[in-house]
Amino acid sequence: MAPANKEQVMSFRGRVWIDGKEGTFIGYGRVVLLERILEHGSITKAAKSMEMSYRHAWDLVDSMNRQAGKPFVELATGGKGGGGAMVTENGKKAIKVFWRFHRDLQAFLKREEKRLKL
Amino acid sequence: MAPANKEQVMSFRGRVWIDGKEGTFIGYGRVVLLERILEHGSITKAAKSMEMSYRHAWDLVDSMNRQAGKPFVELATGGKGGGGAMVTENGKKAIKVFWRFHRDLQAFLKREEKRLKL
DNA sequence: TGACGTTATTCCCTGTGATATATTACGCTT
DNA sequence: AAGCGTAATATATCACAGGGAATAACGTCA
Repeated sequence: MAPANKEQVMSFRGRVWIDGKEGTFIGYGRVVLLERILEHGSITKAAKSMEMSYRHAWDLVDSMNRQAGKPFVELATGGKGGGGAMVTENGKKAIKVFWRFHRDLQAFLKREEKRLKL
Repeated sequence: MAPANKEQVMSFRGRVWIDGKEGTFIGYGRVVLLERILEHGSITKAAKSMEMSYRHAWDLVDSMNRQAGKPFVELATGGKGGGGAMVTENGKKAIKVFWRFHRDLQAFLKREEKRLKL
């Protein structure tokens, strides 16, 4: 019979993000939003696809664009289809860097859980 | 002349905590609270010392005690001085484990910032 | 038995962050 | 010139976490 390992229902959790001049610059939600914009071509559709209000989505995009040296998203108002949103090369790079950061964190958490485990 | 390294005002940030059966179990605020209780011997004084409401502090202590196998804090109502709060050995261990976890995260963040830096 | 200081618990109230709603601006297309 | 779908912006509404106040319960000590 196994020694009934106490109650190991504990899990080591964590979050990471990148701060800029105005506070949060790149985080989980923002990167998912960027990917949805990449997929749908508009803030409106991207926001709907992840059950986020348009206003919130627009604020996030605006915040990123203001803090980035070169914008992550190019916005077009009016025109064919009423306008739209396009993720720039710079934005795509940010997505890659963040996911790498995020993946590294998951590995870190696994290691810590093994090492400490209370 | 140095090559004017764009605007490197970005910093890699993160938070860690430990989840239990009911959600958050141990986190930064909770550990600081434990230390203050250790120092002052009562929830009331500990809460005041960190500008936290008694109610909130009590909730946190209760949450930790319910989720821990053996309580982190022993509470006494009535008696000499009206009662008080004592951090148990188990609680002290939790403090140590969390600070280790937290310090490791800081090191992790430094490494990542060097490696990725966007 | 009364006083004391703390834990324990309830109720109300407010600030605030988010959502929802509405309106305007925009520029291509027909 | 009208229509379309989007961006951009302002206003109103809602939800809820958190604080504050108030009260009861508790057990030792004088």
